[in-house]
Amino acid sequence: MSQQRTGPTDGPDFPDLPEATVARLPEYLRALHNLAEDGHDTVSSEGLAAAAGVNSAKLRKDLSHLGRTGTRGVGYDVTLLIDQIEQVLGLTHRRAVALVGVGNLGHALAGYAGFGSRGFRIAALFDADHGRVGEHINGLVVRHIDDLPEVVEEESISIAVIATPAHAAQNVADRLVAAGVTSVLNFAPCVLNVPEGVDVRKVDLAIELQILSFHEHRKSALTALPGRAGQDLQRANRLGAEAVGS
Amino acid sequence: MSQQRTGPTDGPDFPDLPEATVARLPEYLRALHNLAEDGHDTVSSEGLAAAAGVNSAKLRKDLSHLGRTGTRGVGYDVTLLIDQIEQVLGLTHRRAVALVGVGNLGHALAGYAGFGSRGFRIAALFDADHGRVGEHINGLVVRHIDDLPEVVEEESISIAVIATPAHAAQNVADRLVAAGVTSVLNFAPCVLNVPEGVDVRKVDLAIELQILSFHEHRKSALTALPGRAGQDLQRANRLGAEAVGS
DNA sequence: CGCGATTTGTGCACGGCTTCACAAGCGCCT
DNA sequence: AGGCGCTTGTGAAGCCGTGCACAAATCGCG
Repeated sequence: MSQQRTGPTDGPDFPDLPEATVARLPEYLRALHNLAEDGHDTVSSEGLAAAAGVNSAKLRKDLSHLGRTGTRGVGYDVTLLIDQIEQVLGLTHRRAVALVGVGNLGHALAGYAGFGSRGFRIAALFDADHGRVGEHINGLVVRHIDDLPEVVEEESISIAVIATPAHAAQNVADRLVAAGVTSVLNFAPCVLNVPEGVDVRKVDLAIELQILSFHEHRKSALTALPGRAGQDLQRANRLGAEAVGS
Repeated sequence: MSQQRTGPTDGPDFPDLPEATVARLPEYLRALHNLAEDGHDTVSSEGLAAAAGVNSAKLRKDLSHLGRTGTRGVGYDVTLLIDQIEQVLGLTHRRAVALVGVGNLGHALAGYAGFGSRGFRIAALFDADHGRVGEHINGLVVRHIDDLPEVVEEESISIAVIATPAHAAQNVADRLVAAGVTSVLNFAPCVLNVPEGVDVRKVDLAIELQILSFHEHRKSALTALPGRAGQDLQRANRLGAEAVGS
């Protein structure tokens, strides 16, 4: 995609990063951008770890996978590290994203500024409802889902977001895959079946709340216990209190 | 909160469930509701596992933590299992949730039907912008964030959703905690510092896309390799293709 | 030029989670 | 009543991720 990037000589693009590390790199990236805005040009692992809400040893181990990045006794060069992480995450160019389903949630996602500021460009909106086709949202016009193949081709879209009702999601996923999309972010509360080679990540808002509900339920059971035992158990739960990452 | 539920005699409400299991129970619950609607009254672990997109052995181990639930040779009783899981997750009564920040995303969340159908009730909306206070959304009126303590008290709210810009989130979190909220779902792209005993879960939409971007980047690097090697590597990645859970 | 302060990079051990494989249990059919 | 097929529940092994603790490396200062 980017200039010489696809050549066989530019080395393995870290195909062997631990998945847990990959999931944290974006967090580091965001923290680094904040630090850069505040004028820092170097950070210690301790400092960056605090800003990202993780253990400093974990952070160092994560970054060590990217090759030699920091300098001992000093820390990490902020802009250099930003470049490296963006390189690894494939954010050197702005990726085009398709959004399918312009309902309640889809509307909000279409207008979400966070995508634009962090490496993505919503390149097309789709809906199956002819009543919605043609509507303008945030400078984009909603197109019918039948137009998917052409638009995906034209805009070189490889990532799509599904924000449809659950009953429509599988069909949409099939059509996305058929059109050439190979990564899907699914907001519909259902399991998607996709062929090998296609990545799916799921965000289910109700599930997040239900997980919180469990902890809530457990906490209320504990506080109802007679003093000592309840407090000890509460104390034992401290570890889970911070950074319950998604 | 619920009737006799807080008594010391109703046993430990499974305080020792593995966190990974807790995160999957809501998924099972959703699949079970679908199965119930389709008229099934029993499911095998294999069938439920397929519907939830997980390994069947994992599912059995997860459910075994809830006590004796299935019958060998038959499977699991759907409605019974639904009751058990809802019991464990603390969903026997509808929990009241506060939503702070009625911007782009907040609007969508306020109208999201999935909360209501899965055990939650958006009980109050808040915003710091006086221009938005008083606005009606989905039958609720937006209140100013200064009213938080009273409303949290009145409505017995213990869970809150933060959908504010990042720079406001920490302040909102502090005020929520001060008002008595003990579980927070944070959509703002920042790290929240909260005292022990308060649970925070984070959903960062851009991070999800960035993780997909990494895999996308890696895939394109692989396909660019000369035939054999690239295909072998692609083949080696099949495992990661399905159910990349959040 | 050398020393000490500081911070990275990592070996190692530990714990949790996942997966396989199989024994135990249940219902049905003869 | 007895056997057979099916499905659960679980022991055990392996893998991944985490966090401690320390050696190696770098900078600044005298």
